[in-house]
Amino acid sequence: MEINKVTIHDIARALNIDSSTVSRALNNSSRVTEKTKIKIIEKAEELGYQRNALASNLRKRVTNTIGVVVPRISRHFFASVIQGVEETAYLSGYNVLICQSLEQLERETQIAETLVANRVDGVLISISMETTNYNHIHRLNNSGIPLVFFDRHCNIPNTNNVLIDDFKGGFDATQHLIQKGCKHIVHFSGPQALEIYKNRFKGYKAALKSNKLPFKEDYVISSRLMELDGVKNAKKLLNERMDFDGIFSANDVAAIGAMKYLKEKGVNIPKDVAMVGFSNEPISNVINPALTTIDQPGLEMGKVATELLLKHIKSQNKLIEPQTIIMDSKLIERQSSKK
Amino acid sequence: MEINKVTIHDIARALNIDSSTVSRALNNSSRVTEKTKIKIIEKAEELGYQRNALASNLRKRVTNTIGVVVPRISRHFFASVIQGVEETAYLSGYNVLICQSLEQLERETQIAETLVANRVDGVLISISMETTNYNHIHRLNNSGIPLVFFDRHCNIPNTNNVLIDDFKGGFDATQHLIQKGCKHIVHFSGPQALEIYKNRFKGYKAALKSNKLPFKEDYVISSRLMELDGVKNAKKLLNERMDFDGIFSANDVAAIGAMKYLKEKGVNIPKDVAMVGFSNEPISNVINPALTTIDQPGLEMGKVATELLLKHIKSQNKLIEPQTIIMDSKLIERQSSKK
DNA sequence: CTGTTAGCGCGTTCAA
DNA sequence: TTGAACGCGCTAACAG
Repeated sequence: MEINKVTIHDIARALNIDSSTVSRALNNSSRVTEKTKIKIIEKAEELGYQRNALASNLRKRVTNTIGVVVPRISRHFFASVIQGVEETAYLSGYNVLICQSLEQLERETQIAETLVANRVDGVLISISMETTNYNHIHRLNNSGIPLVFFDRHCNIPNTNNVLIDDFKGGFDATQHLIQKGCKHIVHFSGPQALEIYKNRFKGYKAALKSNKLPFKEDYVISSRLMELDGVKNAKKLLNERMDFDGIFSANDVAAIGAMKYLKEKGVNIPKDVAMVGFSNEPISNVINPALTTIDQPGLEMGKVATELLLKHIKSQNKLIEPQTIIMDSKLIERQSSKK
Repeated sequence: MEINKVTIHDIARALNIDSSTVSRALNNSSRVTEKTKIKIIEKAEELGYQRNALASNLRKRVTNTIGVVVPRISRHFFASVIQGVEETAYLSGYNVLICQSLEQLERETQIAETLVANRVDGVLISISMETTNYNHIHRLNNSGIPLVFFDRHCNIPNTNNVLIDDFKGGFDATQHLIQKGCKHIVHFSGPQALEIYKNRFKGYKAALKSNKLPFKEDYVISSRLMELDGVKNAKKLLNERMDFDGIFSANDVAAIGAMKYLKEKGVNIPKDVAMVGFSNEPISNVINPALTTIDQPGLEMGKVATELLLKHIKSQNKLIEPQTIIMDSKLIERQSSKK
């Protein structure tokens, strides 16, 4: 019940050898006899030795840890990404430090600082909605820690990014609605500071244009895209008796809020209104099994981003060109199982 | 773009003072003139100094970090707990290390080892469904790191626990169904290695008994309570044409799976079947807004567990009696908003 | 108020 | 193959 203070020196002393030999043995160095190695390992177990990663990492100047920063871990998309990150990292013997910014710049800045202070070997990040100031990102970069953005990236040159084609997604979503016969499509848009929402918006406009439909400023409702924003948006649409027959939501959560409200008010989706949402929170499929979504492959994205990051970490010295990987995201039209 | 190697010694040299003074200044010690303090902080900024937490923690023998181990971060209940943990920890200046066992004993063991190696100051844990072997828990205990179980605890004496009254929950749930007129209540049960499922099961049996309803072994379906298990369970009920009019599911996710399947097959809840699920994944409320649940206050639980843990951490030396805190969980009967 | 000295626990030279 | 000595970057004890 006493705090463990067993060090390699204690093991060394008990065996009448030097601590450096113990260190080598515990790291399975080939420069130690198999016999003494066994002896050391047994004694370590006996004394209840637990290596001190702090000391080890300090000395090695490497932590074998990568940090991943997401807005919220409870969001299905980000949880899938983390899953992919952990799987890939694990295969390469890396630990993962999970951090959530809760969409707050202040927390994100704080997190960045902590990650640097703890000398993580690399960072994966999807920036918060509040992130318009990039100071903390630059500090991260200047600290020499490899950095990869995924999904939500910064508009900074020479960065590594793993993204989906948001313009295409926005275009496809809108095109889909138009093909379903919609002529008055509302767009739930997000903070324009984020590239992803900007590009989804651009895709929306481009699809309207290519179909010779008019673009109307007041058909775009901007918000932080939380579930309550979706509710508010839908309420606004009904209250102001807007003439709309389709909705393209820039994310799933806002779409969920809107669906709940519309359902409550007796508006059917997709019959009265067609709807497309980005990403694929499983809940959306439940509220309306026929909801069409632009699927973001979170698991894959996590894996790809981690691979890219590890590549940079492992070739620390040689300069590797930063790159942007665009992943495939496809429109999925689910069939309701009810007939 | 070069790796940051600025240390307090560099700052000291640039200012022709000693590194210990720099250390004191950066830690805002009162034993440094305000003037030199400012000078030092400015120089630190100028050189782009980033403190090395590894070295600091090694020296101080404290990391100001607590680890929290959950089965899955994507589960709403655990995400709320983590939220509560972070809020409370943050107020006391502690960092939080989030780890997920994915319900695997092997991963849980690995995580425990990593936490010890990284010398976290304390650990909060909700054990996995596979955890029947407690070796890693004992190692954690022996390392002298304060430990608090929440929700899913171990059957080990002298431990700290923050739980809800599972027996009462199971009892209330069953009682509720009986009051609704159910006479043939099925129970979706979980691994009996976990105390929580054992106790919910006991509550179920006790409620039947106190209402003089017969307990039938084959009305208990045991599984790992994943969503697919719920689907399977529901399928089994229908296929075997079991005579049931109520379901008490030991968790929400299995209830969700069952609800989806039953809905698809045209069985209505709560008219054809009444149902109660533990915990409150928001999705369950969407599939069936009238679903009754035993609400587990995740946020509160996270806060309380963290407070208990911090109390132990802060009074490291004096022995504090281990304690078990039972939190209130109440049955919530939601009203469908549709009339 | 500041400097000196001595480790925290580990890994890595360099000799032997 | 092993040992001796040093230092990773920082903090804490003790002087002054």
